[in-house]
Amino acid sequence: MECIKDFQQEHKLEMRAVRDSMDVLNGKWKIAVISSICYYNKRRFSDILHDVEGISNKMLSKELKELELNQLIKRTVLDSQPVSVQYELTEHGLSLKTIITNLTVWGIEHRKKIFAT
Amino acid sequence: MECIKDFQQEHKLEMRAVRDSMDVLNGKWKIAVISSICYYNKRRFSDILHDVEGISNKMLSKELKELELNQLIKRTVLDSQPVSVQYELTEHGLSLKTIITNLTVWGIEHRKKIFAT
DNA sequence: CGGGATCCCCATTGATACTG
DNA sequence: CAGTATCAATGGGGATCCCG
Repeated sequence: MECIKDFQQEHKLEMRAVRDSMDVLNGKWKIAVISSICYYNKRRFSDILHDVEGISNKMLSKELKELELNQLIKRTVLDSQPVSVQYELTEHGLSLKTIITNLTVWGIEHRKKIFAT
Repeated sequence: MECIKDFQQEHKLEMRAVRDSMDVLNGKWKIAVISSICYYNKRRFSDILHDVEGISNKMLSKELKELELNQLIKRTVLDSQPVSVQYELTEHGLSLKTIITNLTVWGIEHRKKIFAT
């Protein structure tokens, strides 16, 4: 009896953790933006704009701002002419690398499966 | 030169793979729904409805339908009275378990970090 | 170049009620 | 219990222009 309760309690915590993650990673583009920065280590605004197919500059700007607020990325203004801005993952952001990698692997497998059908 | 091209080509493939994954997993609730089924192995409609806080039956129905179309979950009608429907992950859906686990772990860490700030 | 501001539409979602 | 149907609203996000 106690045991069943503990199970359920544990599942609730797990579900909450998943929700916490998704709260940060939600939005149509967030994962893609993080991937771009993650795979290139450092990436400029216009580069990401190009990497993430279909995103508008408004949305990119918004997503980057949110990611910065959540301390997943670091924004650096380079004093070049004209100005360029560089984004990189923070240590906390880097801890998402495993998830990005898993999503990449899974995406490849999924594509195979779809084309096989 | 060739080498740089290869790098970029590889990154493009990785980015596409991430997008492929997110195409399937998008939607406000999909990950949470999968988590519920994943953690309990088998789960009924009303159970998931209860697990995923805030979801409406309409949305749950819709998300489940999409997940079934993408062959991530299997739907089984039990001939009980009244009828109940059971959902479980397919083999392909089970391959998401790693991602769910990582999201759980990351969510826990993230929560710690937020409260520490 | 890297964004901010504005306008505006339609898809996503919620609420509610109904059915087998 | 497991959905469906219908209506309404909101805000996500595209397009465009502008600015430092």
